[in-house]
Amino acid sequence: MGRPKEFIAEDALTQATRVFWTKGYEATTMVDLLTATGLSKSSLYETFGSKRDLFLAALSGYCDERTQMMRELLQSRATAREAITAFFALIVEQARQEGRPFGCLSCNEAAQMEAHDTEVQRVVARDLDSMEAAFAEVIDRGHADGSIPPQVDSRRHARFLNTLHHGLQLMARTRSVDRMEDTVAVALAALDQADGLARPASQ
Amino acid sequence: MGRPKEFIAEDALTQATRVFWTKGYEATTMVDLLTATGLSKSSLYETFGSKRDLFLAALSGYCDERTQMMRELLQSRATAREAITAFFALIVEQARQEGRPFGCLSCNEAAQMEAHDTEVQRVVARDLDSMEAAFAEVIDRGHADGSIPPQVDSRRHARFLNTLHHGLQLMARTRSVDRMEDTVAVALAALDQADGLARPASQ
DNA sequence: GCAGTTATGGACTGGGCAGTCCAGAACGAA
DNA sequence: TTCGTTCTGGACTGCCCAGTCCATAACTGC
Repeated sequence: MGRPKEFIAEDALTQATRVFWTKGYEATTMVDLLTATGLSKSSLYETFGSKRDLFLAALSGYCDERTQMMRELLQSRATAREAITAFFALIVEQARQEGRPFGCLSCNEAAQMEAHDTEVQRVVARDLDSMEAAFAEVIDRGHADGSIPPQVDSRRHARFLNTLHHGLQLMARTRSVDRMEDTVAVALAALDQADGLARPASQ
Repeated sequence: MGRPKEFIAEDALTQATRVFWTKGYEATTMVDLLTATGLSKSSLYETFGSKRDLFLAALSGYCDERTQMMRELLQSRATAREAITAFFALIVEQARQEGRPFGCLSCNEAAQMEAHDTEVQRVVARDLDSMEAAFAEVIDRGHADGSIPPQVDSRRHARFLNTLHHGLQLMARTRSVDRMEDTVAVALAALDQADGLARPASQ
């Protein structure tokens, strides 16, 4: 069966993901990726195709993992309200971790992806959709378990929380953990307000 | 006095800013900048120094202009509450405009700036600070004119609105204007809630 | 119209980039 | 041990990039 591989593709992908996450797609060079993964050029090209293919694989994998983690976390608490609190606490907590790249790969790339790059846009859009859906589901659960007032519209608030999450990840990128904390405190309070939909908002 | 310049530096900077805004620093080439500004290579290097210097000038100029526009807008309405509404309506409106680059240059660069790039970080941090200050001031004005409940803490809510703004600009980048609208509606409602600070939030 | 000064166009350079390719290494099978 | 297969290291390529440089153009003052 020929010479066996000297690396595990999955591990290499994880390392490559960290590089893209830290530096962004454009600023990342193949040398960066070779160093981080420890692969030889041939192995990397043989396994992943090209820098761009590798990036798309990294981005997709990152999004899938994050979505799954998020769904699990959101279902792991007694009430939906607690689950949402826990989720945002985790986001803040992650921003504090030393070894972890700052911000969120998907959010970062959303900010720098080219207008005509439909492939990256599709992955990012999918990520946006699935996070919004996860937020909407947990809010609905909150309606059922009584932890979130019924007047809180699930779609609207899901979009709100989603946008807020992206803002938080940008703040994480700038290392503004204090700002993140204050933001989360205010945002969570909005979930407990009953009259959020009653007033004729500005649209 | 020698041969006169055939261009206006200010205009060239405006054009260059649009390119960086659209493509991001890394993805922008000198050819892009030469084409957009119409300058010759010598003139561009003579006037702005280097690609990086030009970028820093573009970013600073963008931030200054945006901050000034924001302050003027926030002071142009009868009440602070109306001013904040108008500001976010403008952000959504801008996201709709066809000819305008998507999102916000400062927000985009915040997402892709390198960890060791202290110069860009400083400009972005300054922008973050001045926007937060502007939000805090308008909230204080709202306390005075009665349009914002006194329980709404100005610093906390300023940070909240600032983070939200960054999230909105990311959504603009992904062309999700619907999401922006829903987000703004929810966020503005939070400003009218009196008990936002009374509850022991998650921190 | 001449001298001095400044701006311009474009050829040029060196470096770094993504990606290719092949000789040989490292196995499994018989 | 030998053969077939698969993987690996690294030399190599060609391209595009930011930045330099200089001959010449375009002007002002005298």
